[in-house]
Amino acid sequence: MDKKMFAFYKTRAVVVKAMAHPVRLYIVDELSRGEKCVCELTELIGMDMSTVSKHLSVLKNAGIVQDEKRGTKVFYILRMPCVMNFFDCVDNVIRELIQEQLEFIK
Amino acid sequence: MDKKMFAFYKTRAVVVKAMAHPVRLYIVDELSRGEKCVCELTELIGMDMSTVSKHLSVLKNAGIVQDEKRGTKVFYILRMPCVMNFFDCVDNVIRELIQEQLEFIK
DNA sequence: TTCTTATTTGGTTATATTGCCAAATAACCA
DNA sequence: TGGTTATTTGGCAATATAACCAAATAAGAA
Repeated sequence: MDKKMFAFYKTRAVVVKAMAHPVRLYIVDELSRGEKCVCELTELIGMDMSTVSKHLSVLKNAGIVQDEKRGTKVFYILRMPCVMNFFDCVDNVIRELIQEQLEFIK
Repeated sequence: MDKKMFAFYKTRAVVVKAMAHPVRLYIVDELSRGEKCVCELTELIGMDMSTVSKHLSVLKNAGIVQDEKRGTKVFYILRMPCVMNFFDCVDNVIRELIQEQLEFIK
């Protein structure tokens, strides 16, 4: 794998990594149902607002969400709804894993 | 977000995290073109075999690939080809990001 | 301007990840 | 059996991530 190729996969990894956290996956899921401000998400998640804000900036830097300031509030919007299709695949992976573990116990 | 919900997103995160690394993304891409043994992947990647082996075990534990021992070699097979569809989406995210950065420079 | 609300940023600590080396394991061959 | 090849495992050091708190910033209201 040469430098250029590694750089290419590294760029892809930035986007994938941005979603590789339970809180950020929850945020993406929540935003797929419509925009939400940081305060609403903080309430839903039940963590420090600074923590939620940092998770949002990871998603924003990866191009997955965008923000929009209105008054004192900042609303976040899912910019790339195509990521949602991926979750069906992820859930299939999980189902197969559980199936396999069941076979193993038998 | 209650305990159960967090556990659900944590499970999803295990699968996403398994792909959140340039080398593992490369492996998935490579395996989508057919099975390969650890030795072949090590040659292609140009890293220590133990490193490649560990990356493969992350993908295996997440249910994304499976392994098959034949003689002294271990072949890895992409078990969940649906993850490939996701890359089209990731590449779209990247394209939009670059577009945005271009606008910003202008 | 001062107060309040919403959000981000900086700093710190705890934990997780990554990559290498060396050693252990496993299967085949002579 | 002993040797060779392929792979995995354990351990270590370097780096990255995540969560909290406190402080800074930004916009609107009094």
